[in-house]
Amino acid sequence: MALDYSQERIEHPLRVCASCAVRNRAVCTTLETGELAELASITRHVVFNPGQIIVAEAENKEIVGTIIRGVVKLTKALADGREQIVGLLFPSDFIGRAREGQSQVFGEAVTEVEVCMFNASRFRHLIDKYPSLKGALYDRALNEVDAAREWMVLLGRKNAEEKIATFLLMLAKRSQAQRGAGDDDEAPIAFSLPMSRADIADYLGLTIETVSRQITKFKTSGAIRMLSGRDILVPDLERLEYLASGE
Amino acid sequence: MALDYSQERIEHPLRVCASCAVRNRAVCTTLETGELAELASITRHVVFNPGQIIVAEAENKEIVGTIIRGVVKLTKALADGREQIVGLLFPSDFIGRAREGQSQVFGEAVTEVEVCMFNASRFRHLIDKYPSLKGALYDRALNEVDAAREWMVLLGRKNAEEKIATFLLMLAKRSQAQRGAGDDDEAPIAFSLPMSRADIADYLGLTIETVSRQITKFKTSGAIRMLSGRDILVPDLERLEYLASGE
DNA sequence: CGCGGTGTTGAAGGCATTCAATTGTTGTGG
DNA sequence: CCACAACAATTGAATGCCTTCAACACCGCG
Repeated sequence: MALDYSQERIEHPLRVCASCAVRNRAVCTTLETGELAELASITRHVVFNPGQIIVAEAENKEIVGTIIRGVVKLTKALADGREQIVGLLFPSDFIGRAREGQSQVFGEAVTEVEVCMFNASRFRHLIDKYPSLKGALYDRALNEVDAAREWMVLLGRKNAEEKIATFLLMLAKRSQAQRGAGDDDEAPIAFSLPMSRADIADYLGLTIETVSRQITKFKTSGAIRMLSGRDILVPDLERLEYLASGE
Repeated sequence: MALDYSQERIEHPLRVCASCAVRNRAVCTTLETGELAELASITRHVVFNPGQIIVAEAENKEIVGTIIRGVVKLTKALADGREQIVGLLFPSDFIGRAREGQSQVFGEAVTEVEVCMFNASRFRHLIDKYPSLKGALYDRALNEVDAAREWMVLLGRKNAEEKIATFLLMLAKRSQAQRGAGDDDEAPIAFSLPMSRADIADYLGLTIETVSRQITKFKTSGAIRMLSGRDILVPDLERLEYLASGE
């Protein structure tokens, strides 16, 4: 939970954009070549280890950038320690607050995470300079609102079985979307859980034990197959969709 | 639940801005006089009755505007009818999607609601024309993200007592914020519930009965006093804050 | 006065939690 | 390479909170 940057590794950003894995999905997609160079000049790549705090606005640890690799969890906590994950960030997602203001959300690396980090104040200048950039950020904010509201339905109205099914479905679809053109669309979907049972519980508003029990239930019912503790195989996506909302 | 506009009442918008109750709080606050006139020219005021659907993007009932008066609930539903309120809109709040795109959220008038409605496509032109307008909308979107995440903590991690206390606290603070300069700051806070028990339940991820029971508990414990079924008096705000998160 | 809608209250049951113990996994040093 | 510690995950049993089902009270209104 240390807030220092001791573990960061800095790399050269300038020539990286061309070969960037998320170049055509991140906010910088909207920028022209010249504009991109301008952004690249205020950029540096940083790698965080699992468990490291990336964003903690209340503690002045303010970061603005794009996730290149890994998974970040956004959490909010109550005074007595109860925690709720309010969002997950994946590669190409924007992290940080583009406009100033506190929000009491913590961002913590779940896996090893690589961030293409922008200088915050200069980035805010660029937002005002390039309307398309502001538009891209605005679109992302609207998508975040949608995602948050979708999750509110899950938290408020779904039972444990539906919650787990919805969570697995989300990961399965994400994995499916990343398939190449040559891959077999009919093949069972495989992916690995990016997080621990504790994190899943905090994401779904459940306890660790309930998460474990429900996963076991899916395993024995054949809805999923587990290759290891973290690697999951979904033989029938529709069956999972069926379980995810109401059956 | 009818989707027609039969009940709307149209008024003159052009001269209304100057005396508008939310003029200095709505998105249009950022606009200069000339720009405001341009916005006013694509504006008309519409009044909705309780229960009327205001926004249903999936059914092409797309509205963009500012709430002038009343309360709107934003809901999402599961296939089997379970419902979750994912947001409440109050006067000065922006309603609708400034940028195109579906989102399967319904907006329904809870009380009688007056909306300062903009022509959607023309409004989108104005957004591109005036960066400050886009910025104001962006800020609002970020605030919505914050509010949604705050509510995710409530839905996922708070128990019934804390949920009700948090809800009442929100209304109490809203009421307190609207006090004039001459009002007594020490006086107990009074407000009336804008919605039914069923709506409160859908907002908090509870059932009607649990809502009723918890309110009764607060009533008998003295945390609140009820003047009628809808009118509430909070003698001690701190006590409510105490109940709202963890006691 | 009766009716429909809304809200309250009671009793019983179920689902998720809590508490507790065991098993499995991972990484590290002997 | 194995033993061991530390952590993560599973499984069991009991409790409790919220829900469900049901009946009744309240209230505005024709």
